[in-house]
Amino acid sequence: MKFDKGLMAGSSTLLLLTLLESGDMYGYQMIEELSRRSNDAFQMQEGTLYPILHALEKEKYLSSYRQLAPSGRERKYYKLTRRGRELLADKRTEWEKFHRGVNDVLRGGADALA
Amino acid sequence: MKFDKGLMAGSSTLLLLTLLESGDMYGYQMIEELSRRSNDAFQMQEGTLYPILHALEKEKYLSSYRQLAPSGRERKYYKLTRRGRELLADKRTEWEKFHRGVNDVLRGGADALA
DNA sequence: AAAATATACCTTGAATCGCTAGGTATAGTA
DNA sequence: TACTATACCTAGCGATTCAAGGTATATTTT
Repeated sequence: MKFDKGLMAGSSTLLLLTLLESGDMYGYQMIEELSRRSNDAFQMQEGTLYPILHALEKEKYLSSYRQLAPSGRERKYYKLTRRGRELLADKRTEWEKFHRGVNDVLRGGADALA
Repeated sequence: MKFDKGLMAGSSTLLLLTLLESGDMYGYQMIEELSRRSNDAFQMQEGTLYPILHALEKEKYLSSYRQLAPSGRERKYYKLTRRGRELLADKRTEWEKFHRGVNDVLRGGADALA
């Protein structure tokens, strides 16, 4: 299909990077934020989230640091790197194209009446 | 993530069923039509297409028949069944939800300014 | 006429990705 | 004390895409 490999992954990554654009977050928080911002449309599973975060950090799209919460619990925060912001921009463009492509087809093709 | 399993597959199936809504088509033709209607955004591979068509037919979402082209070549046409139209409706709804969810997140969440 | 390309169908195998299902540990609540 | 919520993690399954191959016929080029 082109669009890199895997669209779901493309979307998951896009979504997570987007969250981090508005500030550093820890994994568990991202799941909640994603649900909230999507009006409960997305409930990402931990088994989906953590491997993606680890892969993104390994590729230097994210960096992480540990921080103690007021509660006393330790949390692992993730932060967008420069590279990460570039990836986010690419993923956004990719999503726009994909999204437009699907909608064009659903509307009956490029030459369909508006 | 919910949304059935796999979004790409969800999209591929949605796209193919949508094509067949406007008339019976054979596989090779679907690839061309998909490309045309999406303004060349989508170039589905044969290795992606045929297994999907076979699976959809097996599940009675599609039926097929062979027909000779004027050229003399034989083509295998696929036709939407009643079940297939229902599946299409479901997939469309699913896409709308997903698409809205992603855009909500990209715009900064449900409570972002319009 | 021969060779190359386009049409048209198909399958196998590698790679990728999400999810289920498990695990660990700590803080708060019943 | 036990249960739930928070917070992190991983292994393995299933599903899917694509590259790469195969077969065969029609058309175009050389």
